[in-house]
Amino acid sequence: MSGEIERYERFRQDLKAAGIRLTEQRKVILRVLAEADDHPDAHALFLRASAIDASVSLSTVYRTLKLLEERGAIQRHAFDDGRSRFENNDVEHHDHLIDLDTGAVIEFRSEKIERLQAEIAAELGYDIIRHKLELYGRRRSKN
Amino acid sequence: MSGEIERYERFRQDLKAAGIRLTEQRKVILRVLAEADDHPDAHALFLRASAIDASVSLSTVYRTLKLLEERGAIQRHAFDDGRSRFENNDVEHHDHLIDLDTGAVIEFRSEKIERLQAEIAAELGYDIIRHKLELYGRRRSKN
DNA sequence: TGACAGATGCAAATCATTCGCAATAGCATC
DNA sequence: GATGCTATTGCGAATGATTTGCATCTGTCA
Repeated sequence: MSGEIERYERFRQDLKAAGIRLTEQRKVILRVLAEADDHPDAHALFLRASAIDASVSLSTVYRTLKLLEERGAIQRHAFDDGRSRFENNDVEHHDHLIDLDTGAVIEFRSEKIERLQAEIAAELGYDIIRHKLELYGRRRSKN
Repeated sequence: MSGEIERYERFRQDLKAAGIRLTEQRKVILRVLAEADDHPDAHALFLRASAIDASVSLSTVYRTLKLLEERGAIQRHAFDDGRSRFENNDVEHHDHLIDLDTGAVIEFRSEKIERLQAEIAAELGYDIIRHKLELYGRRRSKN
C-alpha cells in the first residue's frame, strides 16, 4: 500500500501546519498509525512504536493519540471491551461489526442507514454530530 | 406508574427463583432500579440507595448490578463518557440519541433500521446477537 | 549556536470497577 | 424461636486504562 506513505505525510503536514513540533517520538507514532490497517489500542501502538524506537513511552503514545484525535486525524472507538481503539480517519466513514467469538472487526457502510439516522434525529429536533453503530454477532452457521 | 411495583416484583421473583438471597441491601437497590426512568450510572444509583438505607455500599451496588445484568434483568450501556449506565430491560428495545450539550439521553426506535442491520449482517455472513446504535447530536437551532 | 517554549519519561495520581477477607445475616432446619 | 452453614456485606486495597506533575531534554527559529 502506498497509502501508508501518503497518510504519514498527511499527519506530518497537519501537525506542521498547526505549529506542533515534529519530535522523533511523534514521527515513530505517526508511522505506526499510518501503517496500521486494524483497530489497535494504545498499548498495542506503544508496543509497535517501541519496537522501532525504544525511547517512545506509553505516556507519549497517549498524548499523541489525544492530539491526533482532537485534530480529527484519527478516530477513537470505545467497543465493549473497556479500552479505546484507534483508526485512521482518512477512510470513508463506516460502521463496525464485531465478531463475538474472535473479536475480529469488520467494517461496513450503509447509505440507507446513514440517511435514516439523519431523518430520525431531525424528527427529534437534532442534528447528528457523530454516531456509533456497532453490530455484535456470530458467524452464521452454513447448514 | 404502577409499573414500578411490577418491575420490583419481577426482580424479586427472578432472584428468588434463582435461589439468590434477598438481602436488605438488594431490596433497596432493586427498588431504586425499578423506580428509575433515566439512565443512571453506578454512583448515581449508590446515592439514591444510600438515601434510603445508609448501609448500602458502592461495592454492593456494583455487585448487584452485575448480578442483574447477567440475569438479563437490566441493561448496561457504555456511552462515550467512560462509565456504564444502566436501564431496566423490560422495555421494548430502543436506541439512544445523546444530547452533546446536556448529556440528556433520548430513546427512539426505528423498525427500518433494525431491519437494515439484520440484512447487512446477513450479507456479511453473520447473525446479530446485539447491537448498539448511538446518535450524538445537538439541538437543531430553530431559525 | 543559543534560547526558550513545548515535549518527553517517569512515577505518582485519577477514575471506574473489582477483589480479598473477616464479620454478618439470609434462610432452611430443628 | 434458636442453630448452623454459606452467601453476602462493607471496608480498604488492588486493578487497568488513562492522565498528570515535574524535572529534564530537544525542536525550531532567530
